[in-house]
Amino acid sequence: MARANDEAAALIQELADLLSITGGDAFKIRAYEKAARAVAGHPDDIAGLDLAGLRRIPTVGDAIAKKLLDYTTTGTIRQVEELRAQIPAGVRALTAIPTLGPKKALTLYEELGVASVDELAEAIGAGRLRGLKGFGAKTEENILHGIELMRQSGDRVLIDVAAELAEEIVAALSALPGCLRCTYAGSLRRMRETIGDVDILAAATEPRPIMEAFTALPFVAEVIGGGDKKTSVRTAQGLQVDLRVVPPESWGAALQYFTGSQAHNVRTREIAVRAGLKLSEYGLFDAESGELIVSETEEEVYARLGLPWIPPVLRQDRGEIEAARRGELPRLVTVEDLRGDLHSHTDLTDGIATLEEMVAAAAERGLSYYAVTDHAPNLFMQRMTDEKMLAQRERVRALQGRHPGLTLLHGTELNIDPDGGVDWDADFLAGFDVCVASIHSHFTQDAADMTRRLVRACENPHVHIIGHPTARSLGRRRPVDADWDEVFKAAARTGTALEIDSFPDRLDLPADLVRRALRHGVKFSVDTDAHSLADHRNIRYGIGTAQRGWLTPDDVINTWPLEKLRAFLEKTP
DNA sequence: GCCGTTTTCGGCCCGACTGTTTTCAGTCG
Repeated sequence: MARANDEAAALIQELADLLSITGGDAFKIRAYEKAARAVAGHPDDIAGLDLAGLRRIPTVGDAIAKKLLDYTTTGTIRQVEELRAQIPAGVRALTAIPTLGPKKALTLYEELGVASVDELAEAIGAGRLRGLKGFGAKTEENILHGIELMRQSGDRVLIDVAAELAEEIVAALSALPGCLRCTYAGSLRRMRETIGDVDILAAATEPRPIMEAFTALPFVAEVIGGGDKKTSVRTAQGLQVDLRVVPPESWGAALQYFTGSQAHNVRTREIAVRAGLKLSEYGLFDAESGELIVSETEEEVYARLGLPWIPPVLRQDRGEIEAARRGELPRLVTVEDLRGDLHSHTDLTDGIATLEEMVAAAAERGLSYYAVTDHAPNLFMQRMTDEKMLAQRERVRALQGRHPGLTLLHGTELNIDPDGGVDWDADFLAGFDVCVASIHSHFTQDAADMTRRLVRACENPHVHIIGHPTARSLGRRRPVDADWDEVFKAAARTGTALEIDSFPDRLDLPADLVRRALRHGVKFSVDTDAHSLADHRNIRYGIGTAQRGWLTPDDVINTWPLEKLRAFLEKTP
């Protein structure tokens, strides 16, 4: 169930967008944008807050609090309705076209009556933009190109696609003689779950050769633009890659700047201004004299702003600045903290590697325990039977000790049926070391039914972990609808862990829900759900999601020593 | 519209690049 917060945040953001089209005060627009983020990230459901409660949300003042109350009582915000009457939704949609912002969108609407992307394409075809002030031939061409791109490609890619491309580019540029440092920054360094464009940062005294080598890389399909400091290209599959080359002495400030997020950078620059400083990608300067203070490392930049270094995964302006000030940044869980993996498959069901191969891959990862959790019989296409499962258990027991230091656990991935039941009876379930239970069907139940279903699964004493809890598939299937706070309460109460599935198209539980669940005292299991040997490498994306949810090692049960984990799996409240 | 260890008023992050300009507005990140 979408929280009132999310819909209210969307309305406030829409208000900001519409005001930017009608030419509203830029600072007012920014205030709305900030408030929208704050509302989305606020732990309490705003549906239950009165005016004073709303007023306590940071960056929400009297005016926005009243608008939020307007929303929670009437379901909408009057000012948004008024602006919608003035500016058709299609005009706002125009600003999604690259190179076309609010000002041009308004001109097109007012001068030509263009109120949708289709109408704009038509108007260009009919030559109606000729002579329009500010719209030359090149602008026309850019808009057509932008519309084309928007139509043919969903604009964001999964994190593994972006990561692999970025690593290839970094390797290629790092090999150049004049390239002193090179890394990726932007949303990829922050480990966002999908990536809109890839940001590469390089340090060199002579930028030209780096830029030229970059545009000559084999996967570059189009050079979008380029100067001495910045070059942008598009890959054959439509992904934009920006390269910034900075002097080596600016490395730290540049890395901080290009990592973002933009909202986080706004905060750090505000802190700088208040301290009589100026922060840019070239360094932290004295505002008066213009004298450079620090720029070589991110740590120095943060330190001079009175902050500890903030991990990129937290840089979202979701409270990390305040936590840093108080010295309360979490010690984030890392891949190295993991002692085990509690969700994996073999070729007994839909995995493509044998039990022995998967176990060897686990040993290679340096794990001290590893659970094999093939699918249970109610996922009928997997043709699981009691006999096959018990025979696998024997094979697992026989493999025990094959890899010194690695303990094997025999488990299963159960199917949560529409009523919250699972595949086997209590006696059979008791034979497993660990049971993951997941939703694999009936994704469209309403929120009340889905909530009951998940709560009942948590209450099953033999269910230890809820696998990929929202069952979303990025770009393909929406998350199931549930009252997540109720589910989190049940998970915490019953000692049921929630999984963070590391598959790049799942990353489920998503980071924002992880953070909400954490507040309820939920424990998590960060797993690969590996179906092949290569899938073991996905663990870093699951860990990235856990980090974006502010998890520490203590919050993640598969960082625990085996004995402590076994006690948790007893599920005795 | 928000906010306060200079402020209840006057500030509010900064720079690169493009295209259409002849000095700058718009867009992007």
